[in-house]
Amino acid sequence: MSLFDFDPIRIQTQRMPELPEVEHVVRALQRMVVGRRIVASDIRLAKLIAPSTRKTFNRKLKDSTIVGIGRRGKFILIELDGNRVLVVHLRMTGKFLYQTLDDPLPKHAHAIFYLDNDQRLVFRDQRQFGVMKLVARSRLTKTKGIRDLAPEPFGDDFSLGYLRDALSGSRRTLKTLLLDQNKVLGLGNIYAAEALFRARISPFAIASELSLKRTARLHVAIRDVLNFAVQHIKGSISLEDGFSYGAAFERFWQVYDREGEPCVKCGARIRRERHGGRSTYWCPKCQRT
DNA sequence: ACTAAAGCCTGGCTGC
DNA sequence: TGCAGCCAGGCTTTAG
Repeated sequence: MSLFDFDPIRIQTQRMPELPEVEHVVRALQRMVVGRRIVASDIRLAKLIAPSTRKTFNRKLKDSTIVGIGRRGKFILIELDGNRVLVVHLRMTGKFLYQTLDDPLPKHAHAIFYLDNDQRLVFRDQRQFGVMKLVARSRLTKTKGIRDLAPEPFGDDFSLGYLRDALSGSRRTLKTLLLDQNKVLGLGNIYAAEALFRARISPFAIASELSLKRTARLHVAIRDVLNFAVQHIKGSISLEDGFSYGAAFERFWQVYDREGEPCVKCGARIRRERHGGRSTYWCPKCQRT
């Protein structure tokens, strides 16, 4: 059993996908659809592929072969023949399902890719935030949204020196900065909170004021929290639900969604404060500015 | 140039 | 039981 064995019927996430979740979907797609040909597609939600049109999109995808699956940050890259890439962002609630033609279509099925093995890949997205775009491979690094992304967190380019430079000159809080994919790649609201907790740094600390020592701690924490999540996602797969993150996964969160609960390290009550429309969780005792 | 906040969305949950 | 209203948050756009 490899780390990413899963029920082949469904490829979806329950939680908002951050980099570890996207990585999991990518590995699943690699096993399911690479080598398959798209015999037809049915884009049902126009804005999913805007500013392209459904007619154009379906025409371009018809008879395309999927030659590989990649990832850049939280973007899924479905590589097609003809040196083209179907770039997909799941945003909040985007999910892929791999099913037979007899399976019932789920709610919010906004794009359906019929494959040459009588299976179909369904993109569903309850909140309709997800987006898809077809680009030439040579233009991928110039594509808006991808062009300015920070280096991959597990790569050599995401060094301590890089992080130090990324933080310098910014008066934003660390929490805000960690969510900026052009500064630090891969974290969302959950893992940003978890990384700061591991590094014992307040989410309200000002980026440019962080000491080198604490920057180093943050650097390690970011990688640790992402790596930990990747390692533990498998254990959270529920067979009856196919592929979702339930209580077993949430249990690993140390501060996120734990307002009022005792800190796992010091017992102080975890606090929550909303800012910029989203919740920040932290331990007021362990995490200092 | 930089930063903060609004907007996009729908379904689950809470409280009346 | 119904229903209003809050809440979830990745990213883009707008405003300051």
